[in-house]
Amino acid sequence: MRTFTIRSGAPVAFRIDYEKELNPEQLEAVVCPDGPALVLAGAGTGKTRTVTYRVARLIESGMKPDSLMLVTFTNKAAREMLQRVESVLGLNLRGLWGGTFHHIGNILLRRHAKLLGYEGNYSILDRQDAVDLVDTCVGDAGVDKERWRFPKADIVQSIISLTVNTGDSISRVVSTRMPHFIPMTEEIGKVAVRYELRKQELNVMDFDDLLSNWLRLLREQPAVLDQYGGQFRQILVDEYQDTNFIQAAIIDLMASSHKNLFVVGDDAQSIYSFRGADFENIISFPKRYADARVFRLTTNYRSTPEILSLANASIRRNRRQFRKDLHAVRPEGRSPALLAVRDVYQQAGFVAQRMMDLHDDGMDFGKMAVLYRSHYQSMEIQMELTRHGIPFEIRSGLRFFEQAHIKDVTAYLRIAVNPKDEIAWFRVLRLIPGIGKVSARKIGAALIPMDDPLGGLIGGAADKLVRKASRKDFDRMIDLMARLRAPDMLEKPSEMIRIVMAGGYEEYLFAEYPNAAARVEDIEQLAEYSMAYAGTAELLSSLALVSTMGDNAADDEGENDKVVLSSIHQAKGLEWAVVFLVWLCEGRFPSARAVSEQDEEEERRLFYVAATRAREELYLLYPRSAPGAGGNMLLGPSRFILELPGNVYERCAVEERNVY
DNA sequence: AGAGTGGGCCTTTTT
DNA sequence: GGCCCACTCT
Repeated sequence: MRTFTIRSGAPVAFRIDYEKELNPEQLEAVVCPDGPALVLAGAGTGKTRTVTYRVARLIESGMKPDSLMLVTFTNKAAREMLQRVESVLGLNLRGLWGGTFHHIGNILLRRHAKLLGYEGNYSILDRQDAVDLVDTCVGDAGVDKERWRFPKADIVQSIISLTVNTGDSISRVVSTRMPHFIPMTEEIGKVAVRYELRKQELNVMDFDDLLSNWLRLLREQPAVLDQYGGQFRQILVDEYQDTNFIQAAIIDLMASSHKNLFVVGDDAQSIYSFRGADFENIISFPKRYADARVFRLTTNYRSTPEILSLANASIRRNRRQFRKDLHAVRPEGRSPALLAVRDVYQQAGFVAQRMMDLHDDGMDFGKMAVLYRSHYQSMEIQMELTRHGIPFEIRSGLRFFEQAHIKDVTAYLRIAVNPKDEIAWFRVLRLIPGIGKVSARKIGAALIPMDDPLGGLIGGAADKLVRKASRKDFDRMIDLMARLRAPDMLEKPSEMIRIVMAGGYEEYLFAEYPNAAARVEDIEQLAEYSMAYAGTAELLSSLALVSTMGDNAADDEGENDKVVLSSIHQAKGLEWAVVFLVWLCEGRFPSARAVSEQDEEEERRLFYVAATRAREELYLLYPRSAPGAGGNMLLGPSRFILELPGNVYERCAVEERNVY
């Protein structure tokens, strides 16, 4: 007799009324059965809502939170989704793993570092640290820099990084992305090998290692794969269009035993190919998972029909995409306004003036944003807003944790946690007057191979490498390091920061920088922030993987009524009532570097992302001239404007009245 | 030789 | 503002 199995157990009582709270498209995806599922969610169609309710549904169906893994693009996105499930839907999610690929990889690798030849206290290198280490590897590898014009360290680093993220060989990355370095492929390979070796010796991982070592762990350690395959019975991935080769491989492996994989994304919003993202991942998902269910969300709740038709008209010109037409449900509004302005100053003037008018009409500044392709394009706007006293917040440019003084202070902490972290040593040593590149390198080379570099330093192992003039400051640094080594100190990161400041760093700041007071304040903020951490190692990981303090602290979105200035990349997933899109000039957007058709399509997707951030009003501005190399340059409107049908925007004029 | 200073140059996007 | 290079000082 044939036997059929059915699921048994008590019928599940759902507290949430899914039919009522979701539209039919969303509902279908949220309640879909186990197995691979792909949700193609256009901009503003309730993607976050869908993932959030999917999590809720799984929990309500009896899954334990710790058997779910939720991968998102930023840590903030994960936190917001989980908070919504917890507070709005009243479910407890303790134990659920949510965060970025890098974040989750880091948690896993801390546990299993030994299996890969690392110690669990490894340091995480940010981009700049990685470039510095590559630079020393270029030196060590004995590359004949005279013979060719060898690429700069940051280029070499990006080649190595792309190799990891795309799974391609160095020669393939070089020949497809930067063909002018083809003759140096072999040398670059040598540097890459050396770089790998050094990272292992110094017990440090760069961002890419958090992914590649994770993948290695799963591939080389079947027991580990079994363990996590068994634990995470449901895997959800947000922004799947921005995953790269290695991330997709990780996910495929993590889900290999059960295939309960729920991925959400929008191919039209894939904007990270420069760091290896490949939207083939999303396009080919149905091929890789033949039994995948595919859902489409096409009802846009965010924007007026006018804004949406402009966005649709633009993205329609891309060849490589899943065709979909978003339809609006909001009532009609105003046409997007297209404005040619004289120059960047008039552009800034218009933005500021319009903001003040809107504010006078009762709109909060927090509902407005200025978006741009590149950081430098915010300069004049910043000055103009300051002049008019309009409060603003910049979401781009150098991040808090990448500023020199923050990195200096954390370098001391990094040494205390991982005494083999040569990059941190190098940084600390160079703060001493009279010690430059060369001496710092020699001292590092003497200390790092020791079993206990810190003890060695305190014992005087490096003393004879220091000249007399630097003696006093050097001793002071030794004294400081000795104090950081006190028992239990690693459990009190904010105490450590205070010791560093008192140990001479504060003096250094005042001697070195005119704005020392502001920097001291930043560091006090950092000390404050670190109170929340019970361990210095955890603090350092978090600093490396989180972009701003606001990412963790309570300044959450909006209600502090400030205009937001942001790069388009960082604006992804956000929305404002009014959006000003500036610098829409050919050569600037698309960037002059975007030459191939592929580049152009990615830039167009970026334009699409920008336009779809707006709920009610969209302003498209292009200055006709801008300061360039050797005086003012004349600029034409972006091809993304010229190619639009004339009926999706309204051409407006700027009238300037001088007020004396 | 190696450290420090001043001037000219450029600026894509990020975990 | 940051980076590189050339120049000067120790």
